Amino acid sequence: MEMIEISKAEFEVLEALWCQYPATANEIIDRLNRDKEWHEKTVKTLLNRLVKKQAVGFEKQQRSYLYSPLLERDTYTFTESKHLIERMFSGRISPLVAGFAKRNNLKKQDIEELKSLISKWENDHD
Amino acid sequence: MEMIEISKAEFEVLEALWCQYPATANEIIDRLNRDKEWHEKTVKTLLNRLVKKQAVGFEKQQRSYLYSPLLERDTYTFTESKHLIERMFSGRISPLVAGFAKRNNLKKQDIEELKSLISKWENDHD
DNA sequence: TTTTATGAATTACATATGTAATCTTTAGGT
DNA sequence: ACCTAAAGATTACATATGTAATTCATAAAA
Repeated sequence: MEMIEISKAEFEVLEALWCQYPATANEIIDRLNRDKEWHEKTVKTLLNRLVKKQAVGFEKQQRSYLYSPLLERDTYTFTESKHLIERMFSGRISPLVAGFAKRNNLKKQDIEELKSLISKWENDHD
Repeated sequence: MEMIEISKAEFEVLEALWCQYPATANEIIDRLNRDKEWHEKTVKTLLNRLVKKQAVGFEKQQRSYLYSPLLERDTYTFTESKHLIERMFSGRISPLVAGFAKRNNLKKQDIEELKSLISKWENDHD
């Protein structure tokens, strides 16, 4: 329950790090610049803030550092989703899915995956 | 696709308004103070910001105003959920549900609701 | 060894956000 | 008609965030 607050921009940096780590600042910058156009300095700032927030750690490697995430992507995305669902749907997940269904935002594949999740859940719960 | 950015605090004010409108500032303040403890001035500021962002409108009523939301709750929560799901799950909804399942955050009722949504979807799609 | 270039640390600065206090206007009370 | 209290408008101020530029330290080049 560390409840680290991570901004949108910081999250993107974390994504680049989760994708493969440990990684140097430059590697992270390169990964990010494949999609977006962020100034090197900007990324460094975000990395620093993530370190301050204890979302990222590093170990010295000669002149540069090797950064690693201190929280798992899975853990973080779950926590964030849960908060959003608590704030907007009283913690219930189906209203969210219902919104997607209502607006035709579900594809066949989504339905199949959900069905599979449900079977698995039912199997696990006796 | 107006893409109005609404902060967490602003969202709570909107909630109080969605719950019943049109409403005066005082009514909104009273509703909010049933749960939390926000200063009257704070709520007024948030209301003002929502008006500036065109998320809330009002019509003069003697000295005080009658406020009304300019966007539907349903629309807003869908947009927000969609953005989160795009950012963290590449737009796919099942990884989110999977996270809930994995961490034992689904109750029987959730499963039932999901199953019902799925049947409905399948019915609607030929 | 002196210079330089590069990585990290610090500082910058505008806008957003949380949280109010103060100012202005005017409906209501006396 | 005048004063006051309450509603909205404006201003305030600290922290967060997006987006960098500047400074400092030092390994690498000359």
